[in-house]
Amino acid sequence: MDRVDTCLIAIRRILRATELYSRELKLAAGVTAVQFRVLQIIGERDHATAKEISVQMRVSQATVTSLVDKLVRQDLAMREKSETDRRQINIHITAKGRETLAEAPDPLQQRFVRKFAAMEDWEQAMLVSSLERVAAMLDAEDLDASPVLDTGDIKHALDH
Amino acid sequence: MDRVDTCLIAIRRILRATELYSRELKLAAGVTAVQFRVLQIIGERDHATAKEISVQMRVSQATVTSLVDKLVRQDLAMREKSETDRRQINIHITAKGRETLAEAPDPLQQRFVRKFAAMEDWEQAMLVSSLERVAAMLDAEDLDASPVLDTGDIKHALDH
DNA sequence: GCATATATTTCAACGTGCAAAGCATATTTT
DNA sequence: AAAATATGCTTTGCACGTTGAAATATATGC
Repeated sequence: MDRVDTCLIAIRRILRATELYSRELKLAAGVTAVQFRVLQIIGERDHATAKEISVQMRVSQATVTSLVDKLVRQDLAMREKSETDRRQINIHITAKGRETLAEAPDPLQQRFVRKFAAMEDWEQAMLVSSLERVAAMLDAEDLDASPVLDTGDIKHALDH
Repeated sequence: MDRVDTCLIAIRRILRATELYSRELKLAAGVTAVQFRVLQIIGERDHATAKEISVQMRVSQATVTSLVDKLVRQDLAMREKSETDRRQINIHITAKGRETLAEAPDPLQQRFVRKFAAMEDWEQAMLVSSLERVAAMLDAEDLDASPVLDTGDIKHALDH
């Protein structure tokens, strides 16, 4: 019983960490974690459509629109009609957006990645299997991934 | 690298599961996960003040007020002025609230608890330490627990 | 040309969360 | 006891993320 408690509390802490990170980020960089995630996506491949973003983040297109609105309003992103398919609108990052991306304070994932990289091989393996186990335990059965906490930036984090 | 990916994806899945659970719950029970958590708290100890709830859930009192408003509006909770300190307002659960509590569809935690209970001892131990490790890795350093996913109902879940 | 697909945005609504201001009541100081 | 201060709660007003439905524009197939 005590163990279950400990597990659930740990999960709470994980959730809590993502929350706190979002606020921290907003203060420091002017964007929330979710907005930052959009910035990352359009930063990785120098243009993306709303649809693509919505698929990758698993939110509706309407959500993406409002998110992008905010980035545009802060001059971190730009919209531009596609030449090839004029229904589409290519969203890309601005110079200021790249700055924000670069100067963002230690994103949650990077924090994780750094510490993970420092672990022993067997420890890493254990962590992986445990996390997967927990995820499987919580998953109703189905539906995979989620919004904010994402994977895209791992390469950067490890690249230097 | 692959391992980091796997970890982050697992964490995403955990987050996602809590999201999905909240929607499922709302459809089935008419309350969201957060509101349900309030219900659990006032159900455990047959009266609580707004302050207590806010401390336990780590949200502001204002938030608690609005949460309780919703429960009261649905006749799941009641407010009553304290006799001893008339600044205080005791919030307690109604019969209907208890029903909701009892009939809530397999809360996330119970799902977890059932499967956890079925695990081998060593597996449980491993899971505990892994989760704690991850939580520690994500924690900036500081601040402990979080709102929604809580612990209070474990006893019930294990009691039968 | 017309019907249907797709891409996006707009709109209205909800739930969560907070800070600040206000109100009522306790407690402490003087 | 009166005044100052602290505490507990609600109200108000705002920000954010999220969505479904309706509206608009454009593509594509026939």
